[in-house]
Amino acid sequence: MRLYPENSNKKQMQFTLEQTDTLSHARAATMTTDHGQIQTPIFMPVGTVGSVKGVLHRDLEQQVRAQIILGNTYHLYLRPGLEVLREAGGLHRFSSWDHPILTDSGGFQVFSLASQRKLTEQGCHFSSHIDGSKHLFTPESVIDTQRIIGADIIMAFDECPPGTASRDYAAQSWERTSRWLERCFEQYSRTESPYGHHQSLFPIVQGCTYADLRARSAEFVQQFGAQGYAIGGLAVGEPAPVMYEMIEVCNAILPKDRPRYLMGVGTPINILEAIERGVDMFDCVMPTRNGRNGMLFTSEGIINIRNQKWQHDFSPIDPNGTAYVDTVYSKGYLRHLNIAGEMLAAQIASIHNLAFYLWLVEQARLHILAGDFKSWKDVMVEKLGRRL
RNA sequence: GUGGCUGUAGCUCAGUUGGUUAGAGCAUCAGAUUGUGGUUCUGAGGGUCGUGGGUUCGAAACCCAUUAGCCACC
Repeated sequence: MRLYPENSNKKQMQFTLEQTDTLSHARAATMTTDHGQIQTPIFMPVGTVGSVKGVLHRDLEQQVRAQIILGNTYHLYLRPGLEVLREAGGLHRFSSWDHPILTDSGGFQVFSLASQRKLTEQGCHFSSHIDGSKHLFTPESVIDTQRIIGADIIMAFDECPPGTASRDYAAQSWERTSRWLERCFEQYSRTESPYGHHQSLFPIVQGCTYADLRARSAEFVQQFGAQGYAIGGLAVGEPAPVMYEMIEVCNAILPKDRPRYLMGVGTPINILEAIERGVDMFDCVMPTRNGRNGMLFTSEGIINIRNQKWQHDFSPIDPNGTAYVDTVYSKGYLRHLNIAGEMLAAQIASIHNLAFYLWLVEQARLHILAGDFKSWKDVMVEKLGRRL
């Protein structure tokens, strides 16, 4: 095992397992960062540019009860830029969010957003989606950028191939991502946070839908003795059962005493299925982006609030919901706001959906601790996919 | 009152010298969305072409009348 002494001397993120389910691989744990604790399994709201769209921090804390949020290196690097972030004292201070933050490395965005990208061994050249300006991301530059942003958990720079990638492409891509990972850890060991708090670098398991590549990747990433591990490149076009199988392959190999983060996933059902298979952390744009477009997730199923059938329904948005928006506002009113294009519709739906996602993972945690996760999960999966 | 212009989907408008089942954008109604470009896709419904007559094998288009709106002049 390769060691990185500069970092092992520092205070590291703690991960304390509290309970492992007897009938599945589900676990409950507590992570401790310099910006506070995170109780897992956890869902992390996505705040790409340093803001969870439409949700005030006050509501994020009190209504959604978010414990950690995401930022995105690609977006923050382009806007407001590193100079402003450094001058502000990092993203925590800049955005007045004094709880944990995780930043994605920008690997995914370089492929999903930027144009004219050119992959080389060195890194990725791309044009900004904002003004077309040309930039280069390398494993080293992405670590440096995440140092300046200052998130508690930072991610390795990887390539995320599509779910339909051929085996040859997947293997070639994974090999380059692995070489990039070594450079990420080297740069990580040479640098430290400018703001004094600890930052943990998570490597990302890749390998598309090929079990042997996934297994090799999961073995490979462990040499860095990281404080947590991510599973990337899933929910990118492959069928859900394939995704579940890949999670099983990865989690059979990844260390049990470290958090496992399934990137970009997913639907409420995806999340429960992944928790059952031993995943601890999730992020997804679905509750916020789909919420802005009228999709509401509830414990009884899914609502498309734009549907005409809600026009004259003045019952609460979600009588079982945990946020004040759930009972203060009616379905008919929220439909009206959404159809009218009012920003309040996006705010209400985002708060509702995020509060629901956080409620869901908290319930999962409580049932893991109580020892009846499996039976609870089976009942929930039955309900969560229904269309109301 | 006279002359001119314009009436085509809920709205704004295309529509070739007359030629199959009259189109688009927006809106409406549905569906999709998985490490966020406050999006973006996909599909559906919706028109007696202002009204009435005429010419023609065939009219949204040409002719006549009529009606509504706008403009100009008395």
